[in-house]
Amino acid sequence: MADNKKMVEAITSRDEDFAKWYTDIVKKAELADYSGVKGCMVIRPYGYAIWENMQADMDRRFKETGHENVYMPMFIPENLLQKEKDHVEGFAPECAWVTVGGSEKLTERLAVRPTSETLFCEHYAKVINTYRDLPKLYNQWCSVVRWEKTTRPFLRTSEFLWQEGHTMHETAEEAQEETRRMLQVYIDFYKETLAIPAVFGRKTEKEKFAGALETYTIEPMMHNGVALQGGTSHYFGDGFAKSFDITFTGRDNKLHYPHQTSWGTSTRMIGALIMVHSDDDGLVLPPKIAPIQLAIVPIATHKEGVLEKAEELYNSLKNKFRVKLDDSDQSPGWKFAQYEMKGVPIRLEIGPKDIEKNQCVLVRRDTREKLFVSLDNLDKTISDLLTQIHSDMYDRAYENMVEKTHVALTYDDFIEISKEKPGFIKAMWCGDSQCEDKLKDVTGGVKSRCIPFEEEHLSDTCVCCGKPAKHMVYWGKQY
RNA sequence: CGGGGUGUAGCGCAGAUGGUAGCGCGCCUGCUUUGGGAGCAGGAUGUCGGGGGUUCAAAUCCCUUCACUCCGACCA
Repeated sequence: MADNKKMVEAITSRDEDFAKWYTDIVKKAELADYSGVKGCMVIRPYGYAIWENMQADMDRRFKETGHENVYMPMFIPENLLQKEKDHVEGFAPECAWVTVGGSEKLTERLAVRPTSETLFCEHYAKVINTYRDLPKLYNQWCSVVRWEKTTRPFLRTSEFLWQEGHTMHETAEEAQEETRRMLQVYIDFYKETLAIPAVFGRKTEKEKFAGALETYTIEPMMHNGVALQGGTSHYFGDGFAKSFDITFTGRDNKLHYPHQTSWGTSTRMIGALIMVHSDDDGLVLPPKIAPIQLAIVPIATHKEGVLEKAEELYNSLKNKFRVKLDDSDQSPGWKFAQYEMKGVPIRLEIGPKDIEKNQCVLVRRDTREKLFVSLDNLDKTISDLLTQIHSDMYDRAYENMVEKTHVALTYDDFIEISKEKPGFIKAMWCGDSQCEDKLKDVTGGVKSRCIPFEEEHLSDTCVCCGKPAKHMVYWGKQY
């Protein structure tokens, strides 16, 4: 193995200090930087390119399921935000308010949107009149602001980029179906694009979104066993519709309230990418969203023919993959380290010895495996390798999740596992939020993650109170 | 919001009992190098976070303020 001393110095070891390791990756891979605005970050070109790739992939999935993009204002008048009681209680504490415009004090203060349910509702009240106007399937890409007390790059910042889908349906069934459909879109996206496995299911009453009847969630596990709420999909029933007086004339010629959903994911997913896949040498990116999928490093560029060959390879591959040819005068070793730090899935080395043999060297970022391959059919070789890398990354993350998922049958089990084994705990639950509170208190933060769609029957009684169990729940600490 | 930590060159840091700012990396120039963060020679870069005070003299002492960060609590 190579001498990695410098890199070990540069990045804190993951096992030594996970939090510091995380911020080191963010900085060294040039994903983001701190800004002069409290709690806000600068997303740098490399980080933003990852987000753009995520956006493109998700946006395609949204369009395929019939959704349209719109844009709503970033300001919400106070009276609008207050129309739905639970909603305002949930969000008012972390709102940023605009009270002055230019030099004039506003007569009504404006919240900078923490989420846009209320704005969508105001608009829907105007444009929905008949069942023929339904469903309305809107999505918005924007940023939102939540005045957080503690912030961390990508995981929790005062302003963050996200998408929020807001839909209206004729019937409760349709809306519930939409809620589940969009959760599935997220699950597929995590698996097929980010190579991240997750548990998913329904949130308990206590963990639901403010104003929702049901909240569904996808909960990937980070490498250290801590969960990250990776995306949520909410079913609102007709609660907001009633508060905002959204009605339509139905097929029965009577007035009805439409049924509503919303669903969202954010730049937090970039945090998940880091914490699920990356290692002590830097970022490891799944090929589908890597801004650079293949970095070509020519060796001994002063030797005749090397640079020409590298350019030839670049030109033959650039239309099939996101390729970077690095012909800068940095040393090869520097370039190797650089692209590893940035998580580029494959490095291609081409030097005089290779050219003689009509071959090149491919090095996998995820396993560091070195492959000597023929230049014939190189695009096929690379394409297959990228597919393999994705699938291996998923498998490793899946194994980590399985390894760090434990079953607790008794209260003592639960406490012991939560103290000694990081990860998810599967345990039965009576349905009472008091048990959730108690478990969280005694374990120092283990909360219910979700009730999976496919529950296992582990035992008959609640792991906390011993009363008859209603559900199997995944539990764990979260970011 | 509670408890800790840190602000000095682009980054990481050193600067005792006050004396007018330095190291490593990076950056620029040139030559030599090139299969795991290259070598030599030369060069540029600072309102010492801000404000106030003590002093002949403050990066250093005092007061005050701001920011960032880590660990909790709260939330996506």
